[in-house]
Amino acid sequence: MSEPKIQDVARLAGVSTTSISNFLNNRMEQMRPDTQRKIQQAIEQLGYRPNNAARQLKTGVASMVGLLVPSLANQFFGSLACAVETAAARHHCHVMTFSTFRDPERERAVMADLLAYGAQGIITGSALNDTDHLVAMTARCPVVAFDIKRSDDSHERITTISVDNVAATTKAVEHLVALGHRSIALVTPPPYTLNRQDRVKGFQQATAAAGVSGELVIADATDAPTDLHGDTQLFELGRSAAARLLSAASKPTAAIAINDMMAIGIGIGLKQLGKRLPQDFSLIGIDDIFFSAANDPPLTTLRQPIQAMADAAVQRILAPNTATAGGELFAPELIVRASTAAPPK
Amino acid sequence: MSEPKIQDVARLAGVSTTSISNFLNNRMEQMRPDTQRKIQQAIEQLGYRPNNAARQLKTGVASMVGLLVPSLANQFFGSLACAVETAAARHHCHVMTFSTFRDPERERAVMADLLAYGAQGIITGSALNDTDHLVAMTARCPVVAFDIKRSDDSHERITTISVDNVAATTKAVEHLVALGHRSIALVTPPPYTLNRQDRVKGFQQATAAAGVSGELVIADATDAPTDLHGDTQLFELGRSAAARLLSAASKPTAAIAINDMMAIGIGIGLKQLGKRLPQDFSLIGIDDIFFSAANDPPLTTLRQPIQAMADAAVQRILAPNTATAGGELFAPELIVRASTAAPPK
DNA sequence: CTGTTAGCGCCTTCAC
DNA sequence: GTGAAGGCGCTAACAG
Repeated sequence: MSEPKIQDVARLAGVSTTSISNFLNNRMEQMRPDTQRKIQQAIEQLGYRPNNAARQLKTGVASMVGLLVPSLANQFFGSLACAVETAAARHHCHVMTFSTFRDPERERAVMADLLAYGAQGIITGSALNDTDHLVAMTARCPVVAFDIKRSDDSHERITTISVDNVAATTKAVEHLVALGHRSIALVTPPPYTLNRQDRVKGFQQATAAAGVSGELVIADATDAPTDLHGDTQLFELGRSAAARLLSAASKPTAAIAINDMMAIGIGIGLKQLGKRLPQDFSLIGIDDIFFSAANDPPLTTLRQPIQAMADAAVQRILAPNTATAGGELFAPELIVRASTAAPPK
Repeated sequence: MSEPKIQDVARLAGVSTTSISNFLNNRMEQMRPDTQRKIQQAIEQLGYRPNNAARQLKTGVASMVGLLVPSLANQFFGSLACAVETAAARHHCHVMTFSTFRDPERERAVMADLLAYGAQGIITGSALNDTDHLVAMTARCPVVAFDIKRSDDSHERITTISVDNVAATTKAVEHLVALGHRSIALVTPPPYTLNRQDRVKGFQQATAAAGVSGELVIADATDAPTDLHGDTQLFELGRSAAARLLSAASKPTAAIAINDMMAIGIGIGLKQLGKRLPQDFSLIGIDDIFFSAANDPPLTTLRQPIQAMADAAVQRILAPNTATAGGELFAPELIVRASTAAPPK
């Protein structure tokens, strides 16, 4: 049951431990081809695996980055985790993902764990509640955020990677206006985070620029049940916001949801109220989560280039010098599907 | 930037490193309250965090289990990862999750990484392609699988935790029969894995027992595009199987899908063919993934008790003596929603 | 109850 | 190219 160690390999191969170490760290110049062969053979025969803990203890670095998400059960963050893992793998680095369940205490504990593991850096997928500890982390290792609270005043120390949220809602409005809509609503929970705030800004600017009505419908979290695991909340919030949407003062014929999860909820709510999509009402989301395409009707949305964003985040941590300075903004891509059409006559 | 170490704490607190170690490992009996207080204070003042690598090197154990899933972008496995993380946290243990993308080479590499990290055990969420290495792992650490290939002949060495698949399809058939259906189909990709095979068995037994027609519709993977990240495959497979379902020899009025992802695809396909659910056709899935409730119509399904299963899996690894011997089967729960109804007259 | 000490497995000089 | 040796931070004897 006990693992073979580097000396065992050295003995079997009939070489020194130094050579094994060199071999393991790809310093091939320093040995003859047949030495390499012998080592390779000995390693395979023994099923040898260098012990990560020992290596880390000696070198002081772990090839690991930490990822914090509200919950992996939330489809968007599952995809994000997957993208981050892929990005890290390109740097031969591993990812340790933690679900925080939006619990400040857990966020804190988890950051401490990451530090104890010697994580090279930490990436947070959504705005954390425990801002203090996040900021404190910046003193220890690079911190990259996909979203942060708008009240967070330590932006400079946290690298922010995100989609261009202003552009997202702008494009959404333009798409809807091109279709002929003259009154559009944006449905969102209270915009506490930078991402949401920017989406609101883009919405307001774009509707004003196009000279169409742009009403904000705030879906308040108080009346929806909290579900920490699945983040069902936004879905339920969307469903319950459907009625408010239809009775809004500006009589909107189309709505932009703050994200796809909410859009899907709105869609269900609208259908329950007898509206057909897109004939009676147009709906557009943001994110392009997997189920947007499987929705009925398939949801028009603005896709976040998650993989590119994950690559950038990982690069910030593992190769900070090759990365662009400051935050980075990625262009959203309009994916036209079947939930948007011309307004009813 | 360099982290404080145990000696620094000892010096500041004016005690020995042993006491610090005892303190860190909750051996409080061995010291006076004021010593504890001093230590606590010193730790906080220094922001001390014990180095995990050193601890692991010394004790030989990492408090970590590995989880292998096809992809975290797949909603079911995201939920599973979340459940496993929660279960492990109860044992103060961390989880390192890897997406294998069903690539045998990656499965192998990832298992090796897990070994190098000193994982206490490994859990695999779905049948792996690289069976040899999985079996080899059993010699090093406990291996728990939620599903394995039916050709895998090393079942004894791998603990299998799963829902009672025979019961799942049996309950599905019973529900449908109670509703009045006399001809039911089971839609599945080729049943290469134990889970699927059992589902087929339950279906055949139950339809036979009820004296109703039970046709198997095999959706072949060849005509659907492969999407490794999102496992869209099953969704697309379901969609394309809808036509075959309607033209099946036994004229089924209801279908059981091998899982919810496929059921959602079948539902879309059916609607595209002009069928209304559940008036014209009843549909039932297995899993109860998040989007089943958000589907239109909300999907009747058999829920897997994922959290309980994850708890059992983790317990197998971290407390094998307290765990039940052999594999464990969990009862699925019928969740009746709106995709099933009496057959059309 | 507290201090001292010897490694855990690996990496890296350094002399050979 | 090789072999020896020191030490990364922590734990667990063992003495006191």
